[in-house]
Amino acid sequence: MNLTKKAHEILNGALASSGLRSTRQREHVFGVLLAQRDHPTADEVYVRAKVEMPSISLATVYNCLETMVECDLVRQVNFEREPSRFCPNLAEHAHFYDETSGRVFDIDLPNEFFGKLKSILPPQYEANSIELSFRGKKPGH
Amino acid sequence: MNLTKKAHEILNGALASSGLRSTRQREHVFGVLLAQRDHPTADEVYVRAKVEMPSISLATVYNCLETMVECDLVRQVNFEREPSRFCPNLAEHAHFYDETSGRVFDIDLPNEFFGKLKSILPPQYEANSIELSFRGKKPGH
DNA sequence: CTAGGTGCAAAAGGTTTGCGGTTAA
DNA sequence: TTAACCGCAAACCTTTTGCACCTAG
Repeated sequence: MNLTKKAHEILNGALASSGLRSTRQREHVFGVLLAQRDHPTADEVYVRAKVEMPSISLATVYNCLETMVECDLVRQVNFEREPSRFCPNLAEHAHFYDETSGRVFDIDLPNEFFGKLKSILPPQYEANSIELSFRGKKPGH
Repeated sequence: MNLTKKAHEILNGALASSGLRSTRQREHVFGVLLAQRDHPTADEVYVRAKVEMPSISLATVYNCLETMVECDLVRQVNFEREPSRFCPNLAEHAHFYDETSGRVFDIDLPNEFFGKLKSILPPQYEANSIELSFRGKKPGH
């Protein structure tokens, strides 16, 4: 669960530029997210984080995740009747919720796609984030 | 809060074709949604519904809303850290969450837009619903 | 008549908060 | 050194559930 040097720099840079500290818990939670990019819930992150850091608490996991969402290091993804999921993929992308397995998949977007989506907004509307999500079946599993 | 004849037929038709009953509470909740299309939360629907039907319970409001969502009469819309909101607009459209006021606005889409969105999915992925939502500021209020 | 729906209250589930102790800078 | 952060447990808020009563078909 150790961060690569690059991930370490990204995390600390983002924290520092928000005036926040780097802590063992924040680094570890970030590492957990990077290690397995399957859109875990906060509770799943907690379970994984405890493997190498048994003393970490659920509240701290929530706090770390919230901090990272606010630093734009992590995206929080919501589906109906589901707890929030967390995604360290910073590239513009959409999500697909597979109703069969309950799993969430990243969907890559054509270049500048979010920019095109923004163009459907009426004048005066200024979007600073866009969420595009599909729900359905992904056959073949 | 009385339903128009047309709304009445739409509701009863949808219920009937799902093998469900028409009840006073379901009609009333549907009427509340149609009367003020501002994406109320379940609790807001409850407050409004009680004005003319003081005996209705919150659990029943939740049940009615869930029923209508399952009959495709109502869309359930979710934003981060917000309770679900309910929307009787059946046309394909997107949503805009105004961070200043906390209000949600419908965004009309160009023709066949959802169809175009579906085309970005990889083969094998079959979407049966799409959610496109923006979050940002809507100046001028 | 009776399956399905309602109202109530209690429980569940996810998330946040308050507080005393700990730690990064 | 000290403001920020952590761990814990309790609180919070939205949503669901169980059960006795009611009602639409």
